[in-house]
Amino acid sequence: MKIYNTLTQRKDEFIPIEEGKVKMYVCGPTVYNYIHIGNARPAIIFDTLRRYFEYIGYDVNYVTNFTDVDDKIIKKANEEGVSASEISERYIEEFRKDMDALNVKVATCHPKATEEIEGMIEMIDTLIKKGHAYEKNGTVYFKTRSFDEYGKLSKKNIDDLEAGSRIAVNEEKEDPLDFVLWKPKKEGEPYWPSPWSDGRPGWHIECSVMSRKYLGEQIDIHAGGEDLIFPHHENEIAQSEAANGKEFARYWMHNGFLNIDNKKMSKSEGNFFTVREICEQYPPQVIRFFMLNAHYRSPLNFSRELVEAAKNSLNRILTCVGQLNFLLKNEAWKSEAMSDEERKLYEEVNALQEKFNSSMEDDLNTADAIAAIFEIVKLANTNCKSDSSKEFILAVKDKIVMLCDILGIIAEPEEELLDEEIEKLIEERQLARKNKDFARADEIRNLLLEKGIILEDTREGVRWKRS
RNA sequence: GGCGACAUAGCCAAGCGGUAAGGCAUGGGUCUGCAACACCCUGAUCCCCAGUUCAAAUCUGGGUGUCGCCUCCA
Repeated sequence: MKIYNTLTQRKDEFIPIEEGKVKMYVCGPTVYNYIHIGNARPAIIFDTLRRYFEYIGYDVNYVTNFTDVDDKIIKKANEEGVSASEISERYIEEFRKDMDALNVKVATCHPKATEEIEGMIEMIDTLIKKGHAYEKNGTVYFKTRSFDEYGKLSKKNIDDLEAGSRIAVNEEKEDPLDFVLWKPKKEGEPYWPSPWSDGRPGWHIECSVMSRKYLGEQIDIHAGGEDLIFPHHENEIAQSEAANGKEFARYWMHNGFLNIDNKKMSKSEGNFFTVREICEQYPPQVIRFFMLNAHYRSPLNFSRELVEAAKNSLNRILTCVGQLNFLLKNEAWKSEAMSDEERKLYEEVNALQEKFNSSMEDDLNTADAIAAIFEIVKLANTNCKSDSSKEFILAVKDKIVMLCDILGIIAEPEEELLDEEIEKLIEERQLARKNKDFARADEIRNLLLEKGIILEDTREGVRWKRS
């Protein structure tokens, strides 16, 4: 498995710290609203990575956090006149629903910042004792220049940073580059007691602490959106490595941004979409499929048209699996076992699975991996017929379903039975067609369409699917 | 100003030195009562200009253009 590592700026062979295990941490959302479509990208991408690791036999410990105390949450709480925790709890629930819809597996561990304050205080204390942090009027700052390697992830020169600094000078800081580890409460804000003041932690310290607590001082993969490289991840490295005295994460992975009409999505631009609203218009896994069609590090443009194209594209796979399942309902098989010819075709399928695997192992090239699935679909559409063997059809179908599953795409819906009334209508229509009463046949087809049932007359009989 | 990324058919998108995957859309055909599905056919001098090489979308240099980050935004 090769992974592009932001730290080394090249694809590195993945070597786990502990044989057979992957420890990964993905920066989670700040829960102050429904997540937007851009938030969904890292969730889907790194979930897919996790699924692939599991598929090749790794035991994955996947930790992702909830930032449930933050200025935006407090602001929203004040606007609504409720507590900050009410806001965060509400959107944690909504986040879970969205993740479920997108078929993102539940993290092994999903800690909340507010439940890890103790650990943060402890790490801040360590940093002060080691001379990497200092307290001023209840605020604790990280002494950026005390960490020699500061800038190694974002490739920033510490002196350039200062020169190009556009932030207002803060008199309290010893150096403009120092950042907050702990800040005192303001009126009306939630707070926790600490040796320095009643207050709350800075943003960066959360991830350092939760990562250490649930995964240990050194982890394999730390991931998130590319905008987190600086300052968030840079600061995490500084905190963790200064406190623990060892390399924090071996591989740093960052997904590219999702843009709307080539522009960054933002509420003020009005080009803002939540996952929730897109899911009302399209099956949620269309979003997942759409995102996997591009390489995770490339910027990805989002629009209705593109989602529509992704939907049609995904349908090609779903229709194929639907057809194979339809063929499998056959009771009278000409042959159970694969013929020699089918065996040869199945070898091609296996070769395509290899292609899928090597694409996935090349820095998670999902676009290329999906192409391999389409090649199998093509092979199935061309070769799986009513006189194929049961073994062949089943094997091909299982392969497609399995590869889709690695991508988190559900190709095979739960077996669903139609109610009697609909079954009867379908039978009646068949009779009408036989009697060449096409007017009645079309009438029934339209009637069923209104009920969300699409009929397709194939050579092997009538197939139906949900619209 | 500093750092970084990207530029491949109407659209999306692989490609990592050996003469351009895959998908969507379009057009033609086969199948079909019709429709849908499927299948066959249909499409790229890879942003520009130099250079390296037997060979470049792929490497180097220079342009042009787009985008991201530069203190709490995935």
